[in-house]
This record gives sequence, structure tokens and C-alpha cells, in this order.
Amino acid sequence: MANKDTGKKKISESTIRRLSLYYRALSLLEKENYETIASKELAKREKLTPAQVRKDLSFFGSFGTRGLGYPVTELKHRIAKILGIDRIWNIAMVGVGNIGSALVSYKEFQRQGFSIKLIFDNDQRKIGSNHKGLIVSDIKDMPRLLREHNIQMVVLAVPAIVAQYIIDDVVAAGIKAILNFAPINLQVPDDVYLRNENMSMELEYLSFVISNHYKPKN
Amino acid sequence: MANKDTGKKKISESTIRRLSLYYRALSLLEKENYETIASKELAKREKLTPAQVRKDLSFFGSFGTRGLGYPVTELKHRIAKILGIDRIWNIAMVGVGNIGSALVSYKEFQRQGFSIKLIFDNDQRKIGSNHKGLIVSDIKDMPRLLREHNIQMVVLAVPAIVAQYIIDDVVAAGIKAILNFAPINLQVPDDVYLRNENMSMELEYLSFVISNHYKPKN
DNA sequence: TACTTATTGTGAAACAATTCACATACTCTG
DNA sequence: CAGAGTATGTGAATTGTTTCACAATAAGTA
Ligand SMILES: NC(=O)c1ccc[n+]([C@@H]2O[C@H](COP(=O)([O-])OP(=O)(O)OC[C@H]3O[C@@H](n4cnc5c(N)ncnc54)[C@H](O)[C@@H]3O)[C@@H](O)[C@H]2O)c1
Ligand SMILES: NC(=O)c1ccc[n+]([C@@H]2O[C@H](COP(=O)([O-])OP(=O)(O)OC[C@H]3O[C@@H](n4cnc5c(N)ncnc54)[C@H](O)[C@@H]3O)[C@@H](O)[C@H]2O)c1
Repeated sequence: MANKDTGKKKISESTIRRLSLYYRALSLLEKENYETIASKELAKREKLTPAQVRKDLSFFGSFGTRGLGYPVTELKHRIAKILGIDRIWNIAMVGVGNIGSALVSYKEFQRQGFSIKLIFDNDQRKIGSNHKGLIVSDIKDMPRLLREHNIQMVVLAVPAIVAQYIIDDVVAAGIKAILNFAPINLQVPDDVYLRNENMSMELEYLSFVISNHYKPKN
Repeated sequence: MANKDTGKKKISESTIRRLSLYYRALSLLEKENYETIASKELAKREKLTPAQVRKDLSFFGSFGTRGLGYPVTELKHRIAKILGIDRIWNIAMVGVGNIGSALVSYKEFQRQGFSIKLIFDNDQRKIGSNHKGLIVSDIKDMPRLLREHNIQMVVLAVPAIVAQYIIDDVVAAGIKAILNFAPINLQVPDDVYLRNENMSMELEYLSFVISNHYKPKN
């Protein structure tokens, strides 16, 4: 039971998000030449509790050594495997405006295995132009190109008004994972996973916190 | 007890985030000329349950009419007041690179009351240049300018390596709310609220979901 | 090998968030 | 203005998440 992937237990979203934090911390620890790390220290670095770290990891197996801690490099690889980032994902960016261009220029994604392979727009002035070595394709060719280039994830950075229209095409092309920046609630079938990045919401949260002298726990 | 702001009850982060969703939905409903909205319909639009909507709102008062629902425009204003977005916030952007420029160019923030008043960089080629009507200031002048322009929130879009160094100055200038884009865990005093926007984490979450054929509940 | 020390892995307890369910109170219609 | 219908507001029940606390077990030492 121990090591079997997502056996049957319900893994919460917060656990998965914390795995990303652990992964980042472990990458750093590796650079600092740590060989092992105790839940206590890992927790301290990510402002969590040791029990939380151990519980999170225990959902996926038993990776540590009692009395010693967790082997840094091995745990990092195990988490990469769990998160599915021990591979390269082919990504397409739709909309090469302010935010789309910024993301395409961001080298770190590539380095983390999120490889932007195609970029789309409907603006004739942009189509055919070069962005960091990628040629902007016509949105009309998207359905065909997504399949031909074996794209697995799509990032939507288009105006809200056209986002539903475009996501319908993306879904029709068989894409199952989408990250959307448009501030609108998009409809997708049950088997497609859509995640929304909403920067206004973050600012609004900050606004609430300082307006109400509210102290969140973290 | 009903109407008193954050009286003593503990408001959860999820409730506050949902208020942002309600606000957006209400803005739309207003455009569609709805006068009232039932928790059932509001919930449907944001993929939540009616009970959740009612419970969330009930923490802040009693805004609806039994048998009828909530008055759209009034509720929108009430939520704006709760979130503290019934005003203009003065914001400074630090780092005018890929992501910083994208955010500065985004008109919607201004329209929502998040008004970027100052932008900073340390690159001599950028300092003095014009970005959407704003002149890039030298980071060296940041402490003075933040105070002079009565800035309340700072957005950090600088390389991770310098982020802690810069945030220390931001904190020293008396800023209490910071939105950080650098993928690093920054240290701030207890009375400063720091929020991290981590796009890699979102991609990693998508990676987990499709790698594990995992179906999150929403 | 036996003992000390450290830290994991995990049920159980505590705490937190969501959903249920219904009394309450308002609207609408005739 | 009475009765039917509808939808809020909220304690209570349920479900989910975090923390506690400790038995188990490995390392290091002599
Ligand atoms: N820029 C930001 O900082 C920011 C912040 C938060 C959210 N957003 C959201 O991200 C999205 C993009 O924002 P932006 O600032 O980059 O806008 P933008 O206008 O700069 O870019 C949008 C791009 O999409 C392209 N486009 C429009 N219709 C299209 C279609 N039918 N098919 C293909 N491409 C199409 C446009 O040509 C343009 O290049 C918007 O929904 C915006 O609300 C942006
Ligand atoms: N671009 C993206 O899509 C993206 C995505 C996720 C996270 N991030 C993060 O956001 C941050 C910015 O990313 P970017 O792509 O815009 O990088 P960038 O290099 O394009 O921009 C960084 C800017 O910060 C400025 N800067 C550097 N040191 C400074 C200092 N000491 N004081 C003031 N300004 C300074 C640079 O001159 C530059 O203009 C990074 O931490 C990055 O990891 C970016």
C-alpha cells in the first residue's frame, strides 16, 4: 500500500500545492549540499509544521529514515515523479499580448520542463513574427497544430470576451489541462482540468487584509 | 452584531477569495440588468453551493430579502466595502521586466481602483524611460518616493536573487501589503502581509492532475 | 551487541470548512 | 389582505484538514 501512486486515499489540493513548495525547497537544499533534511527544518523553511510535512509525504509513501530525515536528492526526484514534472510537457500559449509575451519570454518554465512549443494569435500584425525563437501561428490553425505538435497543456492569455470561444476549440482538440488568465468563469467538460490565475483576486485579498487589519494565520 | 465589520468571528481565506468571485459575478449581473439575484443562481454562476454563498455573506451581515434574493447593485457595493475596493489604492511596481511591464500595461487594474503610481528598476537603460505614461524611477529613490506618493501596496517583479534585499527596503518604507512574483520564500515582519503569485505552481498542479488522472472536486 | 538519541510514520484528537435542513420572513397574486 | 410560494439566515450535522503524541525504527557509539 505504501508506495502505490494515489492509491485510493483522497489527496487534498493543499497537499499538492505544498508538494510544489517542498520541491522548490529541496532543489535549494541540494544546491546547498544537504544530503538529508528533517521534516522540522523543511517545515521551517516553508513556514509549515513538521507534522504537516510528514503527513503530506506519507500519502505517497514512506521516503524518510527514522532518526535521520529525508534524503534530499531522492525525495526531490520522488516528488517530481508524483507531480509529473519528471518529464517535458508541451505547451501552447494562446494570445501573445502583454501577459502572453511575458510568459513566453520567461526562460524558467522551459528549464522546469514546461516547454512552450507553439504560440497563437489572431492579429495579422503578430502572426508570422518571431517571439524568442517561436513564430506566432494563426489561431485558425490551432486545432490542427495542437494535435500535430502533441501539445498537452494550453495557457490562455486572450481577452475575456473571446476566451470561451477559444477554449471550446482547445477542448475540441483534446487538451485536458488549461491555465487561464482571463478574468472570467469558463465552461469546460468534466474531464478537462481548468485552472484560473486571477491577479486581481490577489490584489483584492491584500486590500481586504489591510482594510480590516486582518491577520491571516500564515 | 449582524452588520459590524469582521466583528470577532474568524473569516477564512476561502471566504474572502469567494467574495472576489461574487463581486465579479455581481458586476456582470448588473450589466445584464438584474435587480436581484438568488443565492441559487449566484452559486450556479460561480460553481458553488447556494448554502456556501449565503453562509459567506452572513459573516458580514444580512443583505438579502427572504423570498426574493439579494439586491445586485447594493450587494456589489457592500462587498466592495468589505474587500476595501470602494476606494483607490496607490501601488508601486518594482522591476519593469517581462512581467512588470505586462502588469503596468494592464488597464483593468486601474479601472478596478488598483492604480500603479510609481515604477522602479535599477537598469540605467530603463530608468527615465516612459511606460504607459509612467517614468521609470531609480530603485535608489524608492524609500523616499514610496512615502512621498503615499503608496499602500507594492508589487515585486524582480529576479528572485534580489527580492529579499528589495523587500527589506519596501518594508522599511512602511508598506504593509506586498504581492510578490519571484519564486522564493521572502521574510517579512508579522505586521506585513505578503502574498505570493507562483505560476510554476499552477503548472505543476495541472501536471499532477493530468499525470494522475486525478479529478479535483470543483 | 546493547544502549542512546533522533526523527519518522501514523492513528486519534482537535480544529476548520462546508453542507444540511428548516424556521423565518418577505413577495406576489387574486 | 390572506394564502401560496420562495429564498434567506443560521444552528447543527457532516465532512475535511491539521495537529498531536507516541510507538517504531534507524543511526551512531562504545
Ligand atoms: N496583462 C496583465 O497584467 C493581466 C493581468 C491579469 C489578467 N490579465 C488577463 O489576461 C488576458 C490577456 O491580457 P493582456 O494584457 O495580455 O491583453 P492583450 O490585449 O495585450 O493581449 C491579448 C492578445 O490576445 C490576442 N487575441 C485577441 N483575440 C484573439 C483571438 N480570437 N484568437 C487569438 N488571439 C486573440 C490579441 O491579438 C492580443 O495579442 C486578458 O484576459 C486579461 O484580462 C492580464
Ligand atoms: N516572466 C514571467 O512570466 C514570470 C513568471 C513567473 C515568475 N516570474 C518571476 O517574476 C520576476 C520577474 O520576472 P521577469 O521575467 O519579468 O524578469 P526580467 O528579468 O524580465 O525583469 C526583472 C526586472 O527587474 C529589474 N531588476 C533587477 N534587479 C533589480 C534591483 N536590484 N532593483 C530594481 N530592479 C531590479 C531588472 O532590471 C528587470 O527589469 C522573477 O522573479 C521571475 O522569476 C516571471
